[in-house]
Amino acid sequence: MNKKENAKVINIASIKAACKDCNLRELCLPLGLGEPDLTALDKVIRRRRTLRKGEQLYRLGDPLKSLYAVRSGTLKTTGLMEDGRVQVTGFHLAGELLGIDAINTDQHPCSAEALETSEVCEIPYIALEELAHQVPGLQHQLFRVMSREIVEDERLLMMLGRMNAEERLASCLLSFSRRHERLGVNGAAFKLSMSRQDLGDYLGLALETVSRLFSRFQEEGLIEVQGRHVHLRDNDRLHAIAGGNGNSRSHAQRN
Amino acid sequence: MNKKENAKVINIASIKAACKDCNLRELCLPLGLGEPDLTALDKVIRRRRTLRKGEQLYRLGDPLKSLYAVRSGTLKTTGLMEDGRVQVTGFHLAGELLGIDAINTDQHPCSAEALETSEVCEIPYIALEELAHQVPGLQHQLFRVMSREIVEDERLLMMLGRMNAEERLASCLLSFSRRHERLGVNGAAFKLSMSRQDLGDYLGLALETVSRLFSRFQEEGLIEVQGRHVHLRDNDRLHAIAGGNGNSRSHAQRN
DNA sequence: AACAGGCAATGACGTCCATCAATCCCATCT
DNA sequence: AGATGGGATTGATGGACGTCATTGCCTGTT
Repeated sequence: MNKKENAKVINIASIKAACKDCNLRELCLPLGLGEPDLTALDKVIRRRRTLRKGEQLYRLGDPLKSLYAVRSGTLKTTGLMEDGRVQVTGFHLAGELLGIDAINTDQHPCSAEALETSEVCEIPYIALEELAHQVPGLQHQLFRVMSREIVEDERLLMMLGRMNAEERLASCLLSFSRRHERLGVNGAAFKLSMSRQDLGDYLGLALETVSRLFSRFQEEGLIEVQGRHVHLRDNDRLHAIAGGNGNSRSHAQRN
Repeated sequence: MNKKENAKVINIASIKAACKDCNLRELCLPLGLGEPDLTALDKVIRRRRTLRKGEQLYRLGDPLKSLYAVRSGTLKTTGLMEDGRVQVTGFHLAGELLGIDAINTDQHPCSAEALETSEVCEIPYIALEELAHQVPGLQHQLFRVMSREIVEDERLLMMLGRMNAEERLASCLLSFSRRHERLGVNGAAFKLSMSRQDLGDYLGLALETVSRLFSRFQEEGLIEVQGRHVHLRDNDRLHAIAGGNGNSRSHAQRN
């Protein structure tokens, strides 16, 4: 398709779209809000911003100005060690909120980068907090979203601390599948927007290990892989592996 | 000192103590609140609860009723895999808030257990949310505290995903040190309230590895250990190790 | 077409840490 | 004091995964 025209169409659409006619309404901050509150929220949301692949939304150390809701595309957030080691702390799909970890110190403790062309809604934080004060439903939803972020991080903690490589990848693939379904897309077949390196940095593995695992999963009939295209073939077995009932020896020896 | 009398004194003190004369005022939810708001918060906080070592504050799957502020002692929160593997998601000292990960689904996704005799303030969640709506300062502080929890989890993610064993322990010890200082206690020497197993479950290591590391750190003059008593002897080198500049070969090979 | 360059797949090898197992220490109770 | 039991230490061994290196694939550019 023609790129220039396509870009123009997206722009026009994005300028007009407001929370109240956004298809992500039920997955994002507006959840549970009524008509008048939605209008108020729309007034607070400053603008849509489009990021190209590789572009950064904010950088580690940047002062907190806004939170961002992902409207389309995917972003990753990455923490950095002094010596350059990277930990991806999350992949963020449409409907998810970015930047809440900056509220604590008014500084972003990690960077956010688009993995593909992505759109985000910018929500100035001061205004959001102010509005949350006036709209209890919004306050409630904000608490929930922040809590969800914590739960998500805890799931990842479990993966990194207590799962082996194959359990981590199985778990990760199933998570992607679930989230795609939540967005109304087919959860069994999807395209990964991140590189093997990114996946490794997320799962605490070397990219080679991730690559080998993809191959092995394919050999074992769990999935089909073709570069970044993944097709889940045996959800039951994937679940068994992710839950710790893979064919490898059990780790549980606590009486 | 006489244990019985001491216990009695603490009890009497704790019954009377309210947020407005709590010495943790500046570390906990009341931060930034004025006199009248503090009184309102005190009305919401239902009661003090004392937990003995090993007692559980809530269990995985319990419905969310209250959040808890640690007043004294230490608790751990643990996630559980189906096959019994444990991940400690945090150690919680005085002034820290527990249970916010339950807001998302109104169910606790992990269990909380006292590592020593501990006191917590119970804060019914519904009432807290209601009050936060009326008191902007409280709402603000709640957002901050939740955000801090996320940052804390992200730090741990970095540890589990990208640090080796010695870096994890050094980092962990320094974190304890910092938090003790925040409480006005000497940060260089403290008593661990958790077992080696707990530390291992937190750091994603086997308890034997933790034990060996303690011994090695001692040999190298970084710390002194005597069971659960730890004395930090060389903060600079500990920092160097925790930051990834230990004597082990550098991990950074990203150009 | 041919080329370049980034990403992915695969192999060989080494190492860090888990596992298994045997003491050892220490606090508590009788 | 002696007994008891949970925690901690220490050693030996093996395996999972990181590291290094090569080759292959795919996309976009000239």
